[in-house]
Amino acid sequence: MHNRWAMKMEQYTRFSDEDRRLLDNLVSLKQVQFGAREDVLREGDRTDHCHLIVAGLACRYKILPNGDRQIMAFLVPGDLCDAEVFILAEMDHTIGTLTPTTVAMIPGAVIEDLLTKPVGLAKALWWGTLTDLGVLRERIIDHGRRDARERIAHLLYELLIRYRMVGLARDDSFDFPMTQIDLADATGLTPVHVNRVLQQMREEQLILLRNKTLKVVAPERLKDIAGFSANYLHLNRAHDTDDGLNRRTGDLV
Amino acid sequence: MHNRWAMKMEQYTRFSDEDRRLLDNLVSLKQVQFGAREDVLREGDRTDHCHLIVAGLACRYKILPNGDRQIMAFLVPGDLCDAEVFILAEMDHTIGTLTPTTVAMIPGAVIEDLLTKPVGLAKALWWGTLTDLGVLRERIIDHGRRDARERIAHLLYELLIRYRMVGLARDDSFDFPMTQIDLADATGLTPVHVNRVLQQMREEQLILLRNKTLKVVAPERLKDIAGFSANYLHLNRAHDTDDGLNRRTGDLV
DNA sequence: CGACGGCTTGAGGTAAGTCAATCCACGTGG
DNA sequence: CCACGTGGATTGACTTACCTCAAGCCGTCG
Repeated sequence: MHNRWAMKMEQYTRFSDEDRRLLDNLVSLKQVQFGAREDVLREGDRTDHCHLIVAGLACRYKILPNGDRQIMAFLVPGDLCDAEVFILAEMDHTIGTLTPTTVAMIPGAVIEDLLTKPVGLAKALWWGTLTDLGVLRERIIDHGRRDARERIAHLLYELLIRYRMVGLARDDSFDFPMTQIDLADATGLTPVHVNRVLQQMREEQLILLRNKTLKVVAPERLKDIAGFSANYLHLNRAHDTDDGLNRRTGDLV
Repeated sequence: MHNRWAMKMEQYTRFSDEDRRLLDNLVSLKQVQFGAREDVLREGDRTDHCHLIVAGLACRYKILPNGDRQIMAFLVPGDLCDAEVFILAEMDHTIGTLTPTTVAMIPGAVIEDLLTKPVGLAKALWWGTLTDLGVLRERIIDHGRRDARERIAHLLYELLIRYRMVGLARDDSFDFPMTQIDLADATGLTPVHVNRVLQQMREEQLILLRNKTLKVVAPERLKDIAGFSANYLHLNRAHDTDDGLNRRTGDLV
């Protein structure tokens, strides 16, 4: 079993064996299992642990006064929910699972210690937070200036890249347990409209969506439709393709 | 002349005289003047300096393949454009001015030094970056689940709060040099539609917009319309009102 | 087998977009 | 000091992408 967290950060930097051991150790310290559709951390919560997605799928969301849910980001294995616990007093949004999910709990003090030490690991951790910023900015563009089709294409393509990063995409296909309602809440569209767009994408042989698995049949075409450019993910280690990943194997290096 | 940067960070923590002197010093090291509608930093640029808005108004934006511009955030005095230069290789978006703007250039190495030292200043700096994250998340909600009126209300109210924070709002009014086109590019709406919404807000005596100055006539009503909750700004120092600011004077403490 | 959650489909409605003309404030040069 | 040009604000008429409501379908699970 790989350490997806380390894999992800190795997009940015190469770790020493010692670093990797440390990371492995942190991940295995304490793990908690959540069911589908449970909250890991709620808006307003204070916690002294960092939460790392080990397996499964979660998201950041907020419920608005009128009851609408807006999903702001999906969290895939290797993603840290709250690297910043030790700086901000309380959560300003909720983290919830979509499927059964394993979460590693890492003492905030340990992370704080790593983050404030001028070593490679600290930079890699901050890189994670900063690419989150990039992803959010991209989502704003999605919502502001892309139509439904482009928006969904962008979301799907970004997920493909992120799953590849942590070795969870084989052959351009990956686990896709989210409902069309989840997708709607993430894209700011209606479930009905999401449905119609997905239908069209299937008809066009862009994607294959069956059994909770998404296969991107025509990644290049999807990427074009999305107007996707990977620079905001800051994958500076691998240069073999313009999205920073080896498309043949879905692997790095 | 106040140091808006320090003022902003003092929402989070209280500085020692020594810290404040250091910040003052950093701001005055080197300042550059930009005209209106000039780029400070372009997508793809590499720089070894951090850029801090001292006076004026700028924004983060991206131009899409089809020529559309999406403004992702406004940068007001006291905002840092790129605290993270020393981590990320290159800019993934552009920083441009809207009005003539004074920018302080701070050597990246100095910031890096501050950020990686386990002192209060480091936390305050990261707090800045993390609240940026919160602001972005809020903008996603804007675009995903709020209609034009709510979106504009939210943007205006947030600006009011942020201007108050740095002592640039008196009596609920502040400099408002942006055009309706800028506003449209930020909200993901059409200039025409922005115009109609603003008109309506004026008719309702919500706002007064004249001579490049915005006066929020009915802040509470605007806040309600926006569905605004300030928790995402993490203003933990001041507790006198629920948005963390003293509404009478627009000042803190 | 029935219930339930998620997917699909259709018909009609609306917020916001498009296009295009006009107006207005201002700055500039003759 | 006025004519002109330019960028922004405004207004109106028309279009459209996406929403709403509502029904039917399908797989799964108790």
